[in-house]
Amino acid sequence: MKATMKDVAKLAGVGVGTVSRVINGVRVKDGTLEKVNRAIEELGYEPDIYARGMKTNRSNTIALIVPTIWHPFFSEFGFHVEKELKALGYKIFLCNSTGDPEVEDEYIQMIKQNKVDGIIGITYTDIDKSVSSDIPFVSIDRHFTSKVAIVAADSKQGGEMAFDELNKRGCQHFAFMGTHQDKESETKNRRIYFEKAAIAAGKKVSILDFEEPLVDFEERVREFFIENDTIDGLFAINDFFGLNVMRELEKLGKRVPEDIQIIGFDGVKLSEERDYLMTTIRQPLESMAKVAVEQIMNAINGEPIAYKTIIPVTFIEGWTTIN
Amino acid sequence: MKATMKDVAKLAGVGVGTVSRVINGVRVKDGTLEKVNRAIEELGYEPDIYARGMKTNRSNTIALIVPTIWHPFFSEFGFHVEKELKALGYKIFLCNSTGDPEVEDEYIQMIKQNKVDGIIGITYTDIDKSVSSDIPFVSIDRHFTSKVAIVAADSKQGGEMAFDELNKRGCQHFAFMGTHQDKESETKNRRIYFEKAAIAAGKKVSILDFEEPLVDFEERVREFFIENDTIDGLFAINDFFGLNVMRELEKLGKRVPEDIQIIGFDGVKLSEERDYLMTTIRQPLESMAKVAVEQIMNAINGEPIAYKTIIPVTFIEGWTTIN
DNA sequence: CTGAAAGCGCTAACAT
DNA sequence: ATGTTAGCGCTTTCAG
Repeated sequence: MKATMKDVAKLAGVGVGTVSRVINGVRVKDGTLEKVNRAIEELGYEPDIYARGMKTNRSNTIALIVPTIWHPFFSEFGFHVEKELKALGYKIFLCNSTGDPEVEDEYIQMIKQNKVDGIIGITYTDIDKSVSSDIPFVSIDRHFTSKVAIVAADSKQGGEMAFDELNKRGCQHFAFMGTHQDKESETKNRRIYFEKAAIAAGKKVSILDFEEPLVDFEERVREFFIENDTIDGLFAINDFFGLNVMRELEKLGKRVPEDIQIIGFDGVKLSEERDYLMTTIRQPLESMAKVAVEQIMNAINGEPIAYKTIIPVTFIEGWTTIN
Repeated sequence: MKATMKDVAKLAGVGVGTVSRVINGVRVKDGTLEKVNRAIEELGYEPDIYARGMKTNRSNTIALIVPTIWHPFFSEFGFHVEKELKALGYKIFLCNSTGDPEVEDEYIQMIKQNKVDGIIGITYTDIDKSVSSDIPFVSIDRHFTSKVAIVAADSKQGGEMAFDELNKRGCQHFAFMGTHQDKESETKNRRIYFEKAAIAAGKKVSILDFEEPLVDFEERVREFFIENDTIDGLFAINDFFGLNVMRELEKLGKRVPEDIQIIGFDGVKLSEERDYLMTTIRQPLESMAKVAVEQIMNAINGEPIAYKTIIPVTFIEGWTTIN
């Protein structure tokens, strides 16, 4: 039978209140402390988090909502979030929303029932409608109208940087390729500021921006490159997209980076110790995770939160650019 | 203020017991059911899982322990486990052990305190010592002396398959490269049965098996290939290891697959919709997740469990072999 | 500084 | 079939 607080109290010859104090680090007389600790040790007592949660209405749990943990971008982010949270004694309840609003709703329900203290979420559905505004929410990359905190990588800087680096490497005809959603997210700025920078520099820039979900990807990419045969500098909305485009380029007989240089976005890696997949603008996932955790803690503790935190990106040189 | 069961009972004009029955799907009179449901609706009542857990001593939570979710193998596995568990109404508490026994111990403590109903773990430390045998545990790949269930991919079949496929493609001098731990895990069989098959076929086979952690990787790999210049068929203990070896091979001026064909193990993908990285023996992660969840459920419900489940692997043809 | 006692919201056993 | 009631193990007043 598992030992309870009462058992400890009896063995130590003190009241349960005192045991509770010891567990929670409230000062008690040294002698008492020792007696209690000895009893705890002897009985192998472990506090019951559920009983505590019932009193305190806290769970020390944060829900992490991602479309799918089976994607290096999210799994790296999850890894960092988990690390930060663990250091603070928080547990993480993992939710793969699959981007499906229904699934998200189910999670929201679970979250409410489980006294989850806060949510860190990467989601592009109208989740804010379902999550009652009383549970702290930190959103990654996506803007919400309500007052949820957002943390994102600096897409403006990233877009400009992509242009600069390509330009610096002698490209003349620029292209942006990607997808977009109609939700207001930071992601959009990748294209916008890349394009702006190119125009400001008086360079030719062509755009192929897909609606989601993608249809006729291969065909449209081919057409695009045939129509714009002189493209020699490509900025892809993310690394995976860039990789997919490269596959088509290969079929078209174009060589990377000799004929066309490519910069991706995200800075995805297969795992901590492996290389980046291509030249890319890296999102500082570790910092983003840190800030997200910081903000969620602020919100939980009723401290003021930063409504929006934008974190600088970095340029990572890989094999898809020259030099 | 959040509505409680008492509120619902009062509004519906019934006793709390009845509300509890409705919540838990126990049959009540149709009229009563309707009254209660209406009250629940009206008050936006959500059951308090913590209060329930306190009575039932169950949390409907499974801990998933992996070295790091930031690795496509574990994140894919986690993805499938989460999916299965969610369908059963279970939550998942994610633990990145980083392979560090101390971290694992901390998690075990959290797990105990949080009434976690069971653990699914991929771990190579002596975790079984700390996890009191009363909490159901399903281990992936690793054997334990105690009676925890294990589920693993068929490494014997995989090893033999790797040989067969390489042999079929005309290789004459075979090699296995990898790492090993002294823990008793299925992984060992990858090498053992590959080697056996080669010997049985009267083929030359060379082995480079590193201790963990790896030291002098690059140097030793180079030496190995220089000493064994005729190797034309390589079986790598896993895909990442294979990729690393390939990098060295490139420096040595060997071409893959023209000079040397390579088969990996795991069948790691960057994400659901992307290709495998190389020719490989794929571990059926989805089935493994299914079985793991099945077994943990059996254990939780006191039903008999299969001590050991070995699941067949499949050969995936990629660009690192010919044909 | 510490003991006693009141509940947190729920389930389950017991009545009816 | 349903109302009533006794705790689950803890935190937190309230006294002392």
